[in-house]
Amino acid sequence: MKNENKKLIYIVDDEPDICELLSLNLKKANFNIKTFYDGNTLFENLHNEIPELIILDIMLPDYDGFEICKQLKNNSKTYNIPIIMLTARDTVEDKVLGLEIGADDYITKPFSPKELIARINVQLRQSFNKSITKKLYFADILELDLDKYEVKVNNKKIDLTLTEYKILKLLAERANKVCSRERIIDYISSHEKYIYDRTVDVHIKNLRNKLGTAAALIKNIRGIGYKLITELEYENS
Amino acid sequence: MKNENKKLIYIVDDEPDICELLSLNLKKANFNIKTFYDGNTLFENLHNEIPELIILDIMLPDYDGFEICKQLKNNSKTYNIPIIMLTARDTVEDKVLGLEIGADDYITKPFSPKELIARINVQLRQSFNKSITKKLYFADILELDLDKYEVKVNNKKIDLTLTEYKILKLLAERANKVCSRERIIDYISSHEKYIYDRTVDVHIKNLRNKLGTAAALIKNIRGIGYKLITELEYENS
DNA sequence: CTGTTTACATATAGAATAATTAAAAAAAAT
DNA sequence: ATTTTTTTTAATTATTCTATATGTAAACAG
Repeated sequence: MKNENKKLIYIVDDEPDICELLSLNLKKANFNIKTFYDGNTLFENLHNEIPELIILDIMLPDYDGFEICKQLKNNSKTYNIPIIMLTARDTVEDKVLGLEIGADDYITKPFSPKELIARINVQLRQSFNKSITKKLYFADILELDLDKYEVKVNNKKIDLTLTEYKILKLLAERANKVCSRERIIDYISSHEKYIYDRTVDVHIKNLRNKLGTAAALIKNIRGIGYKLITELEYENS
Repeated sequence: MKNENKKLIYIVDDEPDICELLSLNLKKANFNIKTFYDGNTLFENLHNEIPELIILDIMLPDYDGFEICKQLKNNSKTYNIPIIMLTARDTVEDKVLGLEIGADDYITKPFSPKELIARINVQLRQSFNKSITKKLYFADILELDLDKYEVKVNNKKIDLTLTEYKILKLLAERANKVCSRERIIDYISSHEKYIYDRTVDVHIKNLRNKLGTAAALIKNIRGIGYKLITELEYENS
């Protein structure tokens, strides 16, 4: 039996019975399962392997499930993993807390395995759309590697300062959408420090200089801000 | 006052009481709400405006909620809109069906408004990355993309100045309703700065020039102001 | 049909915004 | 502590947009 196509799901729960039950059902539904009885072993494993989804209980011997969830969602390596909280704690407050903290779904015990599987599939369907790739391309000439903090223009690496890189990244992640100068300032500087509007203009100018051919990808939207376009446009006179 | 930042949510339910209750709660949570009592009016509106999320009941006078969901998820204009099914049908079979058909969440009545809001926020959080774009459509020829500050006529991008864009946006958001020149001036200028009435006329004229085929969508209402219509009318003499 | 009102069109001054340059201030590296 | 790099501000230039004036056409009322 190959697990090649089987999607890997982590189950974190300290009750062996539940793990057993879940594991059985999910394996039947053609998933590849690993179970963990506490938070520490989960974190250890995450170093080597990233699952496609995590099913998380709240009451664990070492950590609090909410805490784990928060940590996973605050880490760039793991924040993309959908988390389904599966727990006996069924008050509205707990649900709201879990969902606000970053959980993608919250199911209370006792649960229907069929519904759980359906909800797992919803998450997997959605994360299919999320950019799994950490590389962004623009008009075949600009390439951003978010893992390596690397920018290439026509396959040639260019050096950017941190702020320049941040601005480019912000624009790149909202490709084609306009970012106000205000928003850009918010993003590049640790708040609580007033920075002048025109500063952004200067950064943009420097960025454009370094981008060379790709400079035209950064468009100014008069009165609003800037945007990075994905395709070069041709002027029609 | 402005709904600029308020996210637009559609509620589709044939029970006025539920609509009322939902509407109240969601407005309090700072959302912008529109309610629909059947599928047809929903589809009509989707033609002109794309909300950020839809809350959908199953039992409706004309269509079946499952059917609506399926259609929305199969249409390129709407498949990105998160759908939360909110219904009294609480069997596992119904839930599984709804989720498999493409719903992003499934909540059963009676529900906790707080949990609903938390789940709405989960969806909006996720769609932040998705390429959801607030778009408005008019008569199949005019398209407004609010995030990109982009206007297309017959799928061709046209460049507008900020004021022109603002006017068009204002008219678009109040489609088919007349906007007085006064109101338009209010909207385009930072208040407390008197601007002459005729100025609006000039902007409208420039706007029409740029809109080409779509120019006819901007109607003047003598003595009152202007409006943007959603369907082209044919003159009868 | 005529006069009056309102909308539409054109041209233009100057207001507003962006790009560029240079230089001061802050941060990082040596 | 000094040098280098980066970030921010300030000042200048270039560009685009806005608002008004003015003139023409269309709609309306009597």
